[in-house]
Amino acid sequence: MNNPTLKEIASQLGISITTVSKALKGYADVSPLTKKAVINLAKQLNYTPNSFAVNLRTKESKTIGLIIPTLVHDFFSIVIKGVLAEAEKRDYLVIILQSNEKLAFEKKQIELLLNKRVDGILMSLSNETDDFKHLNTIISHGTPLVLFDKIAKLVNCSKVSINDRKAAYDAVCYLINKGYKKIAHFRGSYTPQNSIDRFLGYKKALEDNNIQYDSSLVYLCDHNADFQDGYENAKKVIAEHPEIDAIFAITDLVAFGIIKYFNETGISIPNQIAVLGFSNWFMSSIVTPKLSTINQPGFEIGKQSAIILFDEIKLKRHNAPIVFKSIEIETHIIEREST
Amino acid sequence: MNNPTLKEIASQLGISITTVSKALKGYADVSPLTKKAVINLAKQLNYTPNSFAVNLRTKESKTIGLIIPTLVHDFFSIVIKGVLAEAEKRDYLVIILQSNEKLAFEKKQIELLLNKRVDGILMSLSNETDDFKHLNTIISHGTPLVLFDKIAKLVNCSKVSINDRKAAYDAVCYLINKGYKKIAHFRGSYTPQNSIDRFLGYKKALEDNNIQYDSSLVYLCDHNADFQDGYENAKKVIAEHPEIDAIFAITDLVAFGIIKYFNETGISIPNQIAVLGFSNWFMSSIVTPKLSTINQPGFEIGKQSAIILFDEIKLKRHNAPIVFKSIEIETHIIEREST
DNA sequence: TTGTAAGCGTTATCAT
DNA sequence: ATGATAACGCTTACAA
Repeated sequence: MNNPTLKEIASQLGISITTVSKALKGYADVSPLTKKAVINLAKQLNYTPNSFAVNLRTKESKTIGLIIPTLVHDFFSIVIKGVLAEAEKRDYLVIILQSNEKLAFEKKQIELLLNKRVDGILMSLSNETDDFKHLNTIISHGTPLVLFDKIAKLVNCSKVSINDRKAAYDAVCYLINKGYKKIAHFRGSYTPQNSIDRFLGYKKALEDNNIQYDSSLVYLCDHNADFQDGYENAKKVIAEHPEIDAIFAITDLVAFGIIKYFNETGISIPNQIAVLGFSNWFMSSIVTPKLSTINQPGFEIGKQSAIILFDEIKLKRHNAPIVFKSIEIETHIIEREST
Repeated sequence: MNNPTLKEIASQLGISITTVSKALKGYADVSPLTKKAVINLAKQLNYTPNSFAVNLRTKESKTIGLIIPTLVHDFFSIVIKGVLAEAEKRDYLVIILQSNEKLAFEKKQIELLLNKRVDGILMSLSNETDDFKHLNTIISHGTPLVLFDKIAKLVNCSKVSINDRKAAYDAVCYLINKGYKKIAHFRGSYTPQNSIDRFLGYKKALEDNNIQYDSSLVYLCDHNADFQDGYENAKKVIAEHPEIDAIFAITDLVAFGIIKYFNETGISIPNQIAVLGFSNWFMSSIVTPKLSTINQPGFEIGKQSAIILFDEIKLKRHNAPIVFKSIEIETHIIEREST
């Protein structure tokens, strides 16, 4: 119920608090005898250091913050897993917050974490985020920050992501090589860098293969690229451009919407129209037809981000200079039945 | 970079720390003039109270811990959303930890949270958990604990769950009413209460409808009830009991495995064999055929659990007696194409 | 080898 | 209305 303190151990043993503290922390200048006594009593009383006091003294919380756009999401939940795995190794705890894809929330969450004085922050930006003052607040506050997945290239901190542009480029080249010629793109909203990059990759691939880029074949997913976006845009594209033979979707979830609509309306995948997703959600191998997609190694992204963050936290503690890193995790195409 | 303190404000204003503290906390015994001066300077310096010091003084962390078996999981990620929503309202932060369905991890995570002196703990037990000493540690430590979803009926604390037994009973009755007679059950492992309860509901429904319970129609999902479990058991049941006309699966994920196998082998759902899931995962309405299932309101479960926990934290702070609650959230059958 | 004392930044009690 | 002082529990120079 009430936690024992160094003071209690000290008084029970008739020695000073200092000696108890030293004994428990394995300092050399404690006689083996007292050391043993202290450790025994501590164990017996079930002593654990009061983290509040330790935090206050050391100015470290052994806690990091993680802000993600949304939790109920295959990719992000796997990222979290990767982060937790690294945190665990270092006895760090992770406070998880959602931005719900809203800039306003994102700002608020940052404030909460900064007030809590977490040792570092890991975050993936919301789709709305188009200015970065709040991120600079973190930086000027001296709190290490690592951006992952949905990053802002202009912000001066470490970043972990995939090369969305290249991944999309390769994906569309792959479609072209398979013989598809009239390829639509269901793109994400205009602010997130990865949405922009995937679009640019798509466009470049067409151009490099001498296919005229046609902006009317690009459909916007403005519901945060969800299932509904895919479904609605599939309906639209069929009405407006029945001649297309493939769709490259910004993410698997959108692709699932497309598949649903095509299955309902009897459009055959991939014979009539091929569908290519992005991210390799768990469900991609289960839907009918199984979705071809690009893997986006969430665990690795979470893991690497955390490793970099913990490195920077350590460097900062030692007042060592920090060199920001920008890491790109490799991706590849997973060919299934939909292309 | 370096955070301003009460001391700094006090010295800049030439008044005492006490007065600054009082002014900032809106105490009545501060003159309006000094109050205004303090607040202005605080704002200007961007003062935020040092949470470490506050924690130490108040013995509260304004943080709760959440331990779940696994993060990459439709149901649990929605639960988290519900918890975060309530925490946010109260300016509480949430530390999330996974047990990975392992008792050993569960114990470790509890220790971490207790050492961190969180104000309360929310948890869903791992499938392995079959003794509850570690839970009693939390309780005897005086930290409020609320169990949700995978609960232990014997542990003396508040609980939030669905009535798994009734839900399963209703589900199987529904199948029987639709004319299915030879109903197999793919059950979860033997320890989790909800796995036991769903099985008991299944059995009771058969008996109440004068259908002989046949233990050979019950298949164990021992991979934590995942996709593979469904797939493998589907294969097995077809080999051993081709005469069945329906399967009641412990969870949608298992049902997806069944559907996959049946789709691959040309077994028609629901004509040849019906499939009923549990939990209403997002994907259930997307797979082909769309899966009939039971909704399991994760958001509500998370929300209610958090509300109860925060209530208990408050009561404890006021040294008021705590009466444990056991709440059951309503469920219902969602009929789609697979039954 | 052991202990004293100051300090981390806040809050609460009690004087003034 | 304001402030001095102690206390929360720990760490760490610095003495002894």
